[in-house]
Amino acid sequence: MEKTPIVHRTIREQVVSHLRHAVLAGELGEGEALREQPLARHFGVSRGPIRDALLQLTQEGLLVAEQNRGVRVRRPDPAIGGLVVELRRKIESFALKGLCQGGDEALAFFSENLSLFQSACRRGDMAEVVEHDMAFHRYIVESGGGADLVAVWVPVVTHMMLPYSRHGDLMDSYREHEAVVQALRRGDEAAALECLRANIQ
Amino acid sequence: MEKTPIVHRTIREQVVSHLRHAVLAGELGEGEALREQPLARHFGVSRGPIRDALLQLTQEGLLVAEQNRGVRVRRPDPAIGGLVVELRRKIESFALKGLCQGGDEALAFFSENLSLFQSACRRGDMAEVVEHDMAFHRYIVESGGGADLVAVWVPVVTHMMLPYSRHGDLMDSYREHEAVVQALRRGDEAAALECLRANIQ
DNA sequence: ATAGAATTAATTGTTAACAATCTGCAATTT
DNA sequence: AAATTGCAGATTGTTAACAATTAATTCTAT
Repeated sequence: MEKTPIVHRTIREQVVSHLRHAVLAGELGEGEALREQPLARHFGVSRGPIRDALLQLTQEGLLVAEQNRGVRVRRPDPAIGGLVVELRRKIESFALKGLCQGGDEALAFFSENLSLFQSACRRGDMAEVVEHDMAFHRYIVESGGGADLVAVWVPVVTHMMLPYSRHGDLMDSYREHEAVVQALRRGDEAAALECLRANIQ
Repeated sequence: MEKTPIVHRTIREQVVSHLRHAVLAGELGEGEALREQPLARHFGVSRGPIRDALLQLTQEGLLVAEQNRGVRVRRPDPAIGGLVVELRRKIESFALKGLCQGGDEALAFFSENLSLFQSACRRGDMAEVVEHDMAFHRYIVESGGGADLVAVWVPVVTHMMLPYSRHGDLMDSYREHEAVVQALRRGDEAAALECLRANIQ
């Protein structure tokens, strides 16, 4: 019998995921305050897991916390924008090289991801778009670099994704991902690296 | 009357600080489990702030969490060691350039920090050594790059500091810091960058 | 009227009890 | 004897009440 694992997602994880998408999709404005009690009511749970989720998102760099004054959506600092792009390119290029050493099981994931990404772009569903965009890059980092590299990558990519809603044509982003995957399909590592690099800006 | 603000450090912050130093000073072995209830007893508080602290240190990359199975001290992945060194050099070099644009108030901090660092090295107090070593670099990143850059830097430096206890002669590290500060004192930015770069490995 | 003190409301920080989950071991079955 | 099932203990996940802090408001004295 095939293994069909039951996923027990904790409340904190669900809240983290929901809030992250909400922020990246632009549903909450920059600097907007997130109060614990209203969030607890909204999700129908107690403040405990909400506190955990807010702390985690603060550590990721998506929110900023002031003592006894709650958390707010971070305003990204444009002064470090250029550096962050360089860092992310360095991390993901490293991971992509590692991924190319491995087998072809990655291509199956990318095919699935691309079709979901394209569909979300067409519908204009920002939360889904963000989800699959990040999943694409996260897969590269995790498969090619492992859990430790993901831990380093998350805060970097978070600082870049914050102004996601200001992105231009979503389909551009899709086509860039597609170009990376096509290069990987024909085994052209150098081209894949160049396409990935172009996608990160 | 001069403003003398009272600092209200939260229990979570105190526990985070204590545990971070304990791990980096090598008082807890790699892979060692940290249980909530014993920690709560040890610090004389309830499990709440302990949970918060463990979650924060997990996000920093110092610990790894498994669901319903607690947290353990992370074993750093040697495969990404080289990349992490490059990333940290890039971040701190960027920040040091920003710091050089500013005034000279940094030199006062560095003088104080150096003497504390030297004293801790002489006594062989690892927890203090780690504290002042990180404070030196953190000051550069925070003053030269701001809070956003610190958020990106923390996970990177954590992955490098983990095997801190394996460092060689502590005084070497002190002399490297001293060289950076001396270059800054005579306003030689290029030399300061080169010395800082040599200190990160 | 205005500056400062006291009060009150809103919010976060902390605690302790309760619920759910995991691990290892013993009893049971094949 | 080997494998499976059920149970007990330990550990984490969640909840709700309580304490401490902050910010705004009202009151008071000048």
